[in-house]
Amino acid sequence: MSLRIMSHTSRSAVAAKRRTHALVFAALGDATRLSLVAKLCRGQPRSISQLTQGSKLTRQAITKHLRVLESAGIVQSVRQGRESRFEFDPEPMDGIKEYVDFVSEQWDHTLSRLKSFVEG
Amino acid sequence: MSLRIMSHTSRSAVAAKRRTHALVFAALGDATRLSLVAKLCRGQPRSISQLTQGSKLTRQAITKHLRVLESAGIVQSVRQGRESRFEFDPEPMDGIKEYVDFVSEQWDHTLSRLKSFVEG
DNA sequence: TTAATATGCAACCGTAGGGTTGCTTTTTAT
DNA sequence: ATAAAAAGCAACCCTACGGTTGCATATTAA
Repeated sequence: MSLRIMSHTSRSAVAAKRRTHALVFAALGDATRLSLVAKLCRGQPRSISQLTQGSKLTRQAITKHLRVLESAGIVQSVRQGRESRFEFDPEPMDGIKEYVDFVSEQWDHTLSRLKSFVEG
Repeated sequence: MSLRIMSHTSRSAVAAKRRTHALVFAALGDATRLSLVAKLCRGQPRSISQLTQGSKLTRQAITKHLRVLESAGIVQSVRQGRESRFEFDPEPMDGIKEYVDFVSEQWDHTLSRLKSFVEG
């Protein structure tokens, strides 16, 4: 639906969704965090110490990155004994997939409009 | 392909791809830039002044955002007379779509491994 | 030619982001 | 009971980011 027509979606709702998407995109906008996502999406929940193994960064740095991912909902943490285990959550990924698909779709429409304009 | 097996993909190539993806994600990690993308993916190329119309921000602020999008390849600018027109480029979007699909796929595999572990 | 339009360039400001070090607290192992 | 391991908390540093203002430059219109 177009923003200019806006039959039953409020302008602020669109803006809110944009902010949410921006949060998720921003959380993914760092190579270290992408590497963490890669580890977590392909296995069991892991502790902070485990996720720090093999990294050149400090445990505290990794912790900060994990908190950013958690704020975006990409990851969830559960305290278990003395360690807190982080688990991947696919929901935000699905959200941005929808967004990207939407943009591609809009672009396709734009291209076909342009094509018919040139032909007509 | 797994990083641990790594038959014909070098470790640095993976890291480079991660940096590229991170750049694109970071460029999309801002509500103002998402709004610019929304405008550009659904229409003709637009000038900076046009894209500033209706925004609460300064033309210079919008310009900076456009340059960020351009650095990530999401948008291309062509100087045309006294104005520079920005056009959407779908290629990076396709790239992150592939990435998101890959992560989802990995996650599905993880879930089915977990399921067969519980069952067996 | 003169005025208006569209952009570019550069300096500046405040704050958030990525990273570190140091210390405390909680939990587990010996 | 004590030591080691895992994590939390807080301060600090530096740089990048988002945004502004001010001025210079190029292009088009009158």
